[in-house]
Amino acid sequence: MSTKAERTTAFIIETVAPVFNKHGYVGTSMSDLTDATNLTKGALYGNFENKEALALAAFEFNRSLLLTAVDEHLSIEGKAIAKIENLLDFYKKYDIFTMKMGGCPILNVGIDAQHNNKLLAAAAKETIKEIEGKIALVFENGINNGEFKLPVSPLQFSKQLFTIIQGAISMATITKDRKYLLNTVTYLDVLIKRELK
Amino acid sequence: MSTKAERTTAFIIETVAPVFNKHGYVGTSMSDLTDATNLTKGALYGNFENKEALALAAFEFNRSLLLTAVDEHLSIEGKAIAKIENLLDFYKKYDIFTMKMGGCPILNVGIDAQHNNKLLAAAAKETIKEIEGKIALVFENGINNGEFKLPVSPLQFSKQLFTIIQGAISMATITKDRKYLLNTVTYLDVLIKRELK
DNA sequence: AATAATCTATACTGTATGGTATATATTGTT
DNA sequence: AACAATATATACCATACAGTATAGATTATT
Repeated sequence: MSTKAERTTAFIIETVAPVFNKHGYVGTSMSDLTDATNLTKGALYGNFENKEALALAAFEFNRSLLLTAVDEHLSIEGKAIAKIENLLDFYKKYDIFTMKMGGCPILNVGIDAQHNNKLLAAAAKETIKEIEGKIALVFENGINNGEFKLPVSPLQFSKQLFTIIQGAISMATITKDRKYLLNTVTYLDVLIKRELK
Repeated sequence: MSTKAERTTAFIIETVAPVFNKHGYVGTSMSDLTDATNLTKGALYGNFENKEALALAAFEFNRSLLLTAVDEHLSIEGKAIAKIENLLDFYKKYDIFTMKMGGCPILNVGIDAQHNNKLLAAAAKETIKEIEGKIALVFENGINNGEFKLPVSPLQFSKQLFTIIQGAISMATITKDRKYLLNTVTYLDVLIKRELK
C-alpha cells in the first residue's frame, strides 16, 4: 500500500492540476494552491521543489488522463474505422471530459506556456505528437488489413484529423459554445468516410 | 495633425500590444511595459487608467490589424470563390502576418484570458463572430449570384471553415511548426471546391 | 512504547507587483 | 515670449509574490 506521503503528493497533484490548467503558469500563485489544497506552503514545498515542478506534475497528470482516454477509445474491438469513429465520439463530448481538468490541457498549456515556460510548452507539443502517433497507428493497421486506402501517409492523415479536432476544441473553448465541437467533429465523421476508400 | 499626446498614446498601444499578446494579461507586468516603451509608469498611467485598460487597447489594436487584413483579402475584385481562395492564401502565411503581434491574438487572448479577464475573453469571442460574419457574407453573395450552392447555411459553412483554420493556427502555434498551417489550409482549398456545387 | 525519519505549519525573507501623489518637464495657445 | 495646460518622471505606498529556515507534529521502524 502507498505511504501517507505518497498519497499527499498524489492529492496535491490532482487538486492543483485544474487550477494550473485554468489560470496558467504565471496566473497561478502559490497561495491559490494552498487555498485549493488546504495545505500550507511547507507541505507543498516539502513535496515539490518549486512552483515549476508542481506545474509540470500537474500537466503530466492531465496529460496522462487524456492519453489514457484516447488509448481506451482506440483500443475497442473491431475494425480501424470503428476505432476512429469511437475516438470522434469521445471528442464530441470532449468539453465534458475536460471539465474536471479545467479545459483542454494541450490547448491551455500549449498557448499559455508559449512564452512563459519552456518545459511546459515542450510538454504540450510532445503530447500532440503522442496522440497523432496513436491515431496514425490505427490508420496504418487499417491499411495493412486491407480495410481502406488513404490519400496521404497515415501520420499525415492523422495530423490533419487532429488539427481539425483541435480547431473545434479551440473554438468551443474561446466562444464557450460546445456546438463547435459537435458540428465540426460530426463533419469529420462524414469527411473521413469520404476520404477512405 | 495629431497632438504629441495622441501620438504617445498610439505609440504605447502598438509597442505594448505584442508584449501582452505574447505573455498574457497576468504574465505581463507594468515594468515589462516600461521596459518595452522606454517610458515610465507616470507616462503609462497618464495615458491609461490601469493595466486592464492598456491590455484592452492592446487587443483592440491587434484585432483591428487582423480584421483589416481579412477585409482586404475578401474585398478583391472577382467571384466569391476567388475571395475565399484569397483569404486562404492569407491564412497560409498567417504566422508571418501575426509575427509582429506576437502570435494570433484571438487564440492567445481567447485562451489566456479565459479565467483571468472577462472583458478580454469576451473581446476575443466577439472577434471570432465578426470574422465568421465577414466570411459568411461572401458565401451569401456567391449563392445569390448563382455561383454555387452550399450544403449548409452560409454562416454555418463559414463557422466550419474558420474552425479548421483556427485548428491549423493552434497546432502551428503549439508545435511551432508552420507546416500545419500550410497543409491544413491547402487541404481546405480542395475541400471547399468539393463542397461547392 | 521509544525512537528515528519524515512530513507539515509557522514565521519570515527579499523582491516584484499594480497603483498613486507630486514635482518637473514639455506642449499648445495667446 | 510668456503663461496655462498637459504630459512625464520620480519617489513612494501597501500588498502579493516565490521561496526558506526551523520548529512542531505525524509516521514508520525497531
